[in-house]
Amino acid sequence: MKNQFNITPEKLKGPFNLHLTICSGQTSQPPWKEDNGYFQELVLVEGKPCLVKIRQEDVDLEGKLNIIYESPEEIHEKNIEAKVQEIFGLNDDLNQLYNFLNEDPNLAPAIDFCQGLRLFKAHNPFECVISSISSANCSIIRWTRSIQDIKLKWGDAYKFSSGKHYSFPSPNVLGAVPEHEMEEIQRSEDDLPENFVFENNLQSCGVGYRAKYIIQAAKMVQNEINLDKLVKMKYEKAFDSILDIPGVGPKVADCILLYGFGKGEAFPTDVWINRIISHLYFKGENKKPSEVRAFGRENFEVYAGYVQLYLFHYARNSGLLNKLKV
DNA sequence: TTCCAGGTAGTCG
DNA sequence: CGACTACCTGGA
Repeated sequence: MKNQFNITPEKLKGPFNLHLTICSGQTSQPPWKEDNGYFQELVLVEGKPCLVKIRQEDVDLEGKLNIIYESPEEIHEKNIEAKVQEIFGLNDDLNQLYNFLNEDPNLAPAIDFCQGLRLFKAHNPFECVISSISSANCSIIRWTRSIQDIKLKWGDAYKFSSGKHYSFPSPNVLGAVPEHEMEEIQRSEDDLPENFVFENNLQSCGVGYRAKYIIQAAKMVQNEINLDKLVKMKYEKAFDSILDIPGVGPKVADCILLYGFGKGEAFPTDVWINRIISHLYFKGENKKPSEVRAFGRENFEVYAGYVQLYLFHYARNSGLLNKLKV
């Protein structure tokens, strides 16, 4: 089946900038691939593979969204629309957010730099767990490449009119993958050609020492951690339980809760947010990440996730970030 | 070529 | 608990 629908701007509360939302480097998933004016990604809807292509007519935020979808199976269009709304934060009330930001002189300047920027939620919570672990102590460009690589090597391939697309592997598949080249060689048959290249192992995806965390995390999600239950848990309880996953500390946990489970009160505190908050609210006095996280949660409450997103984007584009480099 | 960024885990007091 | 360091890789 292949069809399309539109979402008009009147349906949204406040502005929306599709390009900005996808390309602002948020830590939930790699940006969707751009092709022919559309951003596209293979997404599961009703548990069925669905290629979703989305485009915003006119970049001035007034244009409607056009969504084309394609699937080998029958899917209710309503569910595809709901998925798109969820992924791009289209149900978030940005007018309300801007009212909140305007009350704080430190936050108000961010609005102009971030018009229409929304939280880019993960379409696959397990992928979000793994990409958040991969992102720790790592550049955006590197973990993004790693996630693409993992999909290519172990995801399921689906053919569409525009070509092949790969899903993110399930926890049981990823949990059974060789950690590094050594393990792959040990597991392989011994009648391989002399020059055989061993690259079906996690470390060959550029994840470095995080490979063992990723495999253990996959096994935990398969056996003892129920992601569906996490969504329904209160923020604090969910935070504590995912800290048990190897490779997940406070920052990664907050990324998972914010982007993977829609907990808007999470305040992921990386070095940049730490510096920005220290600069804006503590006269540059170097605060500890745990203090900054607590400060963000107390002061920004349900908007904490958005404040983090807006502050980082604002700092990067206003030149503040460069000033804060040591 | 070496140096460095970037969160977490592990160790030591 | 706090302070400190090793970890892997790619880019400067």
